[in-house]
Amino acid sequence: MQITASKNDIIVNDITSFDLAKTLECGQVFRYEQNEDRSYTVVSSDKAAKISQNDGVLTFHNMDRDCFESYWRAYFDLDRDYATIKLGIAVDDMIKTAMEHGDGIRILKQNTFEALISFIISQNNNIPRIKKIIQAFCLQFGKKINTPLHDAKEYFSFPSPETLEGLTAEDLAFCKCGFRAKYIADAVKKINSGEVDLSALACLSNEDAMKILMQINGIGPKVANCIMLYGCARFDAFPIDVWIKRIIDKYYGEGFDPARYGQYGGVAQQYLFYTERTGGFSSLTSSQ
DNA sequence: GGCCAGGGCCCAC
DNA sequence: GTGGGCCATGGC
Repeated sequence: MQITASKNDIIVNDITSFDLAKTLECGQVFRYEQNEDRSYTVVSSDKAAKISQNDGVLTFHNMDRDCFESYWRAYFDLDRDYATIKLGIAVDDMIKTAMEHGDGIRILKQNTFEALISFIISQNNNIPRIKKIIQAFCLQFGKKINTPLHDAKEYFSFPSPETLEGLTAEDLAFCKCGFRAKYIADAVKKINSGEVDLSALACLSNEDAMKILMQINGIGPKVANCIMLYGCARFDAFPIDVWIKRIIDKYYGEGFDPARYGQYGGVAQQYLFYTERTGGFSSLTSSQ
């Protein structure tokens, strides 16, 4: 990987196992949109970036080096060696198919609170609607981002827990998040009171961190694992949603244990999820 | 128009 | 501890 600054852009050359479109559209993040020129605008925390990938070259448009180094480089997990990860998780034919199909997916390093609220909203919901709800939520409670994107659009930060102090379920009626409104209110309340301390998760075992997260009403095992994987960079977290359940039922059967993939089970999970959702396993069942 | 969605809560049993 | 109904809403 080679990183250079050119005019107002940051250019990343010679990067392997990186696919911008798959990484953004594989269901781990909800604040992005594709532009007419095929580039993507990504909003995360209180930052916005316009990014494109052509012929393997990754370009962060109108971005200075400091911004790239202090946020986006880690956000896109650019310094991790996914080739080595893939060697480690390639324990069966299913995951090998998924690795090939999902090649280029990176696990994004998202803000913990943003991931927490986002995945509460995700429950029993579909991705287009999750995106709409989060967008409305940020428009209402976030701050306008001072971006150098020059595209005339406005972008809003993800609000902090402090900003949301006192939030009630009724306050959320505008964003049509339905029964999840009370869950969001409970999360804000418990985080602001210190009952749930997100900054303490890092020094806890997976089991203990899960227990803390699941003290929030509306966070069960699946959402907690998503928060750990996407919001805490814990790569062994293995969220099991309806799609992963489907894979287990169809191909693995009883006795499936995510530990089979080792410390990067979360990456394996993302390859499997993406491949099932996009029909990448269809060749395995077409003969049945 | 009915099924489904990156689930979890609550209550029987 | 586990299985099923229920929860709001809208994408497809």
